[in-house]
Amino acid sequence: MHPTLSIDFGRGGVSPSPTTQPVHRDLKAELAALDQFGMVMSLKREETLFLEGDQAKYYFKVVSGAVRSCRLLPDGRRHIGDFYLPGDFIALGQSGAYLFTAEAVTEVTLVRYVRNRVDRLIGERPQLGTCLFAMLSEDLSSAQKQMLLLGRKTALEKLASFLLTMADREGAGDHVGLPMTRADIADYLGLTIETVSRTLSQLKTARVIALRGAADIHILDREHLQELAGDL
Amino acid sequence: MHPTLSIDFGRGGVSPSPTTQPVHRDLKAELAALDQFGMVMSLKREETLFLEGDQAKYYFKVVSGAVRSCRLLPDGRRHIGDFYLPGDFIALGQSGAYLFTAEAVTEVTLVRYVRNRVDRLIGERPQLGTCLFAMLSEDLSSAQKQMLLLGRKTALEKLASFLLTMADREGAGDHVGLPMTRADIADYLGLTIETVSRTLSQLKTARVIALRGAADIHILDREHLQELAGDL
DNA sequence: CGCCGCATTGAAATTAGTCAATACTCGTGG
DNA sequence: CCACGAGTATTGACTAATTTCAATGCGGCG
Repeated sequence: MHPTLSIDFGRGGVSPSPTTQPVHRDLKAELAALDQFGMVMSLKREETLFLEGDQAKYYFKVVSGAVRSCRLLPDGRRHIGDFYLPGDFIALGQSGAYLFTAEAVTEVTLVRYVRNRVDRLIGERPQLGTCLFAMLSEDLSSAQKQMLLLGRKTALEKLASFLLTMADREGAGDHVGLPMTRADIADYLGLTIETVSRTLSQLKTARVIALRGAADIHILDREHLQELAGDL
Repeated sequence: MHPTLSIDFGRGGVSPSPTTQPVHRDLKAELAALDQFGMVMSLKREETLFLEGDQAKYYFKVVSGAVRSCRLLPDGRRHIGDFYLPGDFIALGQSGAYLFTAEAVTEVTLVRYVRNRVDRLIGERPQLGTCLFAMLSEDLSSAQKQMLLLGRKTALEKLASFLLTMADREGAGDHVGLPMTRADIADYLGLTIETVSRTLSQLKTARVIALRGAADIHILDREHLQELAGDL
């Protein structure tokens, strides 16, 4: 049942993204200790990993593909809390019931860890606890950045920030290969599909980005994009 | 220097608020262990507790009064991440530099803990680490709720949610004594002062709430308010 | 009693949303 | 290999919610 292969951490081990999650580099060894409990699994596009309210038995780590977390309002309005890319952990710190639904954005491979076992392991290796604590802090930090974005930024600023963040997380320089649809982006940024589309067109017209197909974006003028994003 | 008085936890020991922070009840004993490091301090209205980017040497706990956390965009737009009321901890999980500025909303009394010492104590008492981890999880959970609010709720839904949350946190039944100004509320909910004011007037006209002075609100029809808030 | 700051209310402007039509893309099958 | 079709994305015209700008009102404190 346990995978014999060693799962690599830190977004594939290639091109570090120092600004976003330094934790992954520094505490790689601690996280590796988790591997003994990891079980590899995969999901097809749009499949559900878990539902809000489910008993939170597992943590997950994304190996390849992308996952989204979402919450719904009674009338169907949806909000996406985050996208999880290779190297990211899902559902850290959720004891009891999961706080959101997690779904596969693309075909995705994950490692699944039994929460109980991880918690027990922390007892033996306090460093691991520190590491998870640090990752949870990162999550909180990015949630705070996202609140600023949602509460106070314009559509243009939201898209500019989003593209820069995605480029950074993918670690592929000025190329952004968006795994998610416009609807996903809209629900992540608190906009509509149409506004996302219009705003991207606007950035294209201004020659700040180039679109080679809806999911294949190149940042042409990063400086300008950063200016538009608004936050230092 | 150390206070000999025992600082009480859990929002003054009176009227628990079971929905918001169950942690405070369950792990009171663990938190009490922190007291030996606590130093009492106080701030006057509008004074700064710490600035975004400052070296994060301390954690804080609010004893009385209220604190807000905020972030600014270069052009001055402000977002308030959270309000901290008696019993709440500030800056948990912020290692290195503080991620936001913290300011006194009212005259406020706090207990200040040196981070290093707390971290060392966690080494001896792993339960305390678990407790802080749980509190951090709570923070993340409420941040996620707030993102849904900011991204997908209307002004009316935002205010309804806000009033219910504040009533719950204050634990004073259907009375809400708002310590902050309309500007603070606006920056917390991603609205303008005017929209906050108009929306409260609207709730007053609909006899869902009563305003006895701008800061003194009574919930007259809680059920209706919950309906307006939108989330279960 | 009279400020001064904060809150409320009104009218106009603006951003983003809604509704609707058209265009693209990619995967499938002729 | 090309044509088709379904789902997705783009674009346009119009509408609605919230912001902005501008007065006016209220209340606590000196």
